[in-house]
Amino acid sequence: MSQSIEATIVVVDDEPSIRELLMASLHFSGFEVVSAATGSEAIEVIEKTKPDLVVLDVMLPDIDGFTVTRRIRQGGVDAPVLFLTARDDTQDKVMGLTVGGDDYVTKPFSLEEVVARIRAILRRTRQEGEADPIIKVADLEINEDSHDVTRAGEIIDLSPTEYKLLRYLMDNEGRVLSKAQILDHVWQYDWGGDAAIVESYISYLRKKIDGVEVRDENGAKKKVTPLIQTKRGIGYMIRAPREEQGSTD
Amino acid sequence: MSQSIEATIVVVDDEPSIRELLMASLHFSGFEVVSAATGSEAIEVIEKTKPDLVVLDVMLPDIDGFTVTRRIRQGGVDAPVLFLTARDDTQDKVMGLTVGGDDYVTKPFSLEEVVARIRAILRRTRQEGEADPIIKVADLEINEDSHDVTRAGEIIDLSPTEYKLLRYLMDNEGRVLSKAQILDHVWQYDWGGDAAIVESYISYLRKKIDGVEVRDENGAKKKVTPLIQTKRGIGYMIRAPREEQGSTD
DNA sequence: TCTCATCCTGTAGATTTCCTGAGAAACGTC
DNA sequence: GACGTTTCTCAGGAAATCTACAGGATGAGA
Repeated sequence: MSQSIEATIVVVDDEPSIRELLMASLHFSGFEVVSAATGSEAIEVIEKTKPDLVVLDVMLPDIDGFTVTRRIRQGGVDAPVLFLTARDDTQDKVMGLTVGGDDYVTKPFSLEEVVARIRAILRRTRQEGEADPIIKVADLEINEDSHDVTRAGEIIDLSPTEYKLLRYLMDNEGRVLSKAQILDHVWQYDWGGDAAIVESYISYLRKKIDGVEVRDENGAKKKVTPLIQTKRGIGYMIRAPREEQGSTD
Repeated sequence: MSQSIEATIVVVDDEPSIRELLMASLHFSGFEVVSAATGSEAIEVIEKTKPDLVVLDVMLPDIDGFTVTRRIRQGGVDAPVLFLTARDDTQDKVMGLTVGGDDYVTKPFSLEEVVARIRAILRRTRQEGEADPIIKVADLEINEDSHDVTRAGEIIDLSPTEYKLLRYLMDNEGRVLSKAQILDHVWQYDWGGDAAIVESYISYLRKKIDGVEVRDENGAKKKVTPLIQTKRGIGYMIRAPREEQGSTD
């Protein structure tokens, strides 16, 4: 969200709700988005649009996603593809998807997941110098390539959901996010449970992120300053602590 | 209210009282407002008007709000939507409502809430540039993104209602607001209590906003100048103090 | 100055929201 | 198949917030 990436993406899915969900989310994340509902339409649109990336459902009513990929590659388009697959698709089919810059996510996905994968692919594809996989808030860092998380230098181990939640918060540093927003972005789109789960995961994150102890100059143990804040009745926010202005200005 | 945003909004709700409440309030807030009472009428009006934003009740007599959204998006309108939902279907259907610049408020809402959400959406949607989340009166500032409130640099912690009240006052800087007006805007439209509660909250705000102490050049503690004024028999107003010439206090 | 309406603010109880630990279920790994 | 991890639910308790109410303070007008 923070940095505008300026890339064109073609979204291919026959289910209107999923297509629109992806379009809205990607558009809002700063991408140029075009869509297609069938395989043949996809080929046409992709060859015309020459996108930087294609989000492609493998299960399409007419031509399956792999064939679509083959066709567009023959047509001279070598944009990377992010496949959308059903969870029960056999492993062998999914095998080989991760070669050549392509990747996949399983349905039902979370928007966080999709956007993160897209960013990762583009980062890899675009080579260039400015591909920085590190997101930073104060002394908290996450590396999008290695999925490493460190606080004040200490390595922190997070579960997948904890990681996604943290990344979403950090992507929106200094902005209060409601529990509904967090649910919509971090959890799978078919999630039917209660927003209370967000509270639990915030609690887990706090224990791991804000519960870190470091040693100061004297060797005494000291808790780090909390970064995750609760805005009661509104939501949660992550932010670097304000500069202490002890100066009498 | 202060800054004229000049945007066109379509309001869709089948209940005439709510529709008119919203229309009046939004019109007064400086928006161009058109309305519709049913889903089909909404689609027609929206495609003709091409508004900057749509306020849409999800529960409509003919076509539900989600379908309306899909239809207008297919029709080439990609205006963001502020959904109005009943409090009890927040769990099932709310999923994805906060995606892609969209948002929602639950009925019964307060007008403050609706206007604030609309501003937030427009701020985010209208791309970069002059998106300023800060509202300022003298040395009092509120940040709409982080919900931070500062007076003379000091961070102030406000409850949700206090925050809404302050925002309403600041949005109407230099204008006296009656207790009835405040009640109508800051509290939910079905509020049945006494207007005396406004006095209580004004009192809370004063303690927090106008009770701040700062240190002057000599290091002596000094109260800030009060910003919240009572107009006896009329209402309340917030305003930057006039240029002091020969302060006798 | 007196009176009355209006406003201010403290107290207290009810309500809402949040935090966190414990446990069940699902999942992946060896 | 056994184990550890992860995800999710639930519920108790703590804390913040909301609201009503009432006595005191203040201001306007007679």
